[in-house]
Amino acid sequence: MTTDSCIGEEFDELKRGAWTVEEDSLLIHYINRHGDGRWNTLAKSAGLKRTGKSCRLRWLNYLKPDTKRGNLTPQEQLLILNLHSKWGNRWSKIARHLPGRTDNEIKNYWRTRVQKQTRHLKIDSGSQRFVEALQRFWMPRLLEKVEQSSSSSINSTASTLTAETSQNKLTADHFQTKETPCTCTCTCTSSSSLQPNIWASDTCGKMLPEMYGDSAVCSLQDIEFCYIETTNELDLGSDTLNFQLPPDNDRIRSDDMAADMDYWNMDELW
DNA sequence: AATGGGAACAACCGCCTATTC
DNA sequence: TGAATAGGCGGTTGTTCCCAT
Repeated sequence: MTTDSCIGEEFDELKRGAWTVEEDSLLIHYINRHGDGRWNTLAKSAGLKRTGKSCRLRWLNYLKPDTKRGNLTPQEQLLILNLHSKWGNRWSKIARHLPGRTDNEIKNYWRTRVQKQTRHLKIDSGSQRFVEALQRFWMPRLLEKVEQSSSSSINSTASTLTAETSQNKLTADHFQTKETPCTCTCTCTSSSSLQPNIWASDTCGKMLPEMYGDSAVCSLQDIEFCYIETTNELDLGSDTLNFQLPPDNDRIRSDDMAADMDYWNMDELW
């Protein structure tokens, strides 16, 4: 197949390697005028001596306006671990649930950060032991960071969690249910005319598309914790997120979560 | 100050599927 | 219907930067 492996003399003219500012500018301006897609044609029309594939990758991974730069937040890391435990190396699928993040970025994170730790601990990243380490130690530790970074006041034993949102996120504490599935209710009251979107996931990486919208009820199975974040900024003073957990007597606490923490010595790793 | 090693990330490659003609 | 092409995906490689020695 010669999809984008251009043949003949054109091949010699194709540029590879790092993109220059001028090339970026050409690509951005062309897409702003004509839109993306038809990448091979686009590359030629824009005057870029690159393959269509290269242009597409550059645009999606780096130049696209809503692309987030910088370190992954603890929330994002947590979600990646969740989703990877469910879907494996389905990077693009995982990336679709992290707005602004690319599959490439997530893949790099996994390889450099997560797999580094599996090497350090001398465990196979595909092993049950690794999955257990993720779910029992790394995720709770990340969750702690999430909670520390949020000024929301969470009472994990309350059946209703309410946060005056100084940030646009609300995190419920660890809990496990005696009965599955259980029902959580999430509502968001926004003073702005623009209603926020809400999403949530459980530790198994189950995403809840039915949670999109300003109010939703969802059924979850095997919950250890639930995480809710609005995808747009709320009014810091007046907006409210409410997260209704299952009744307290339907939940069990996972207090023995960190029994073996010393063994893993996670502080050295994250 | 030089340099070697490792981490992080950008970019490429090859394969596969979807779409178009 | 089948060939050609385009696009998407996961794996891999190359480059740059930082830090320890």
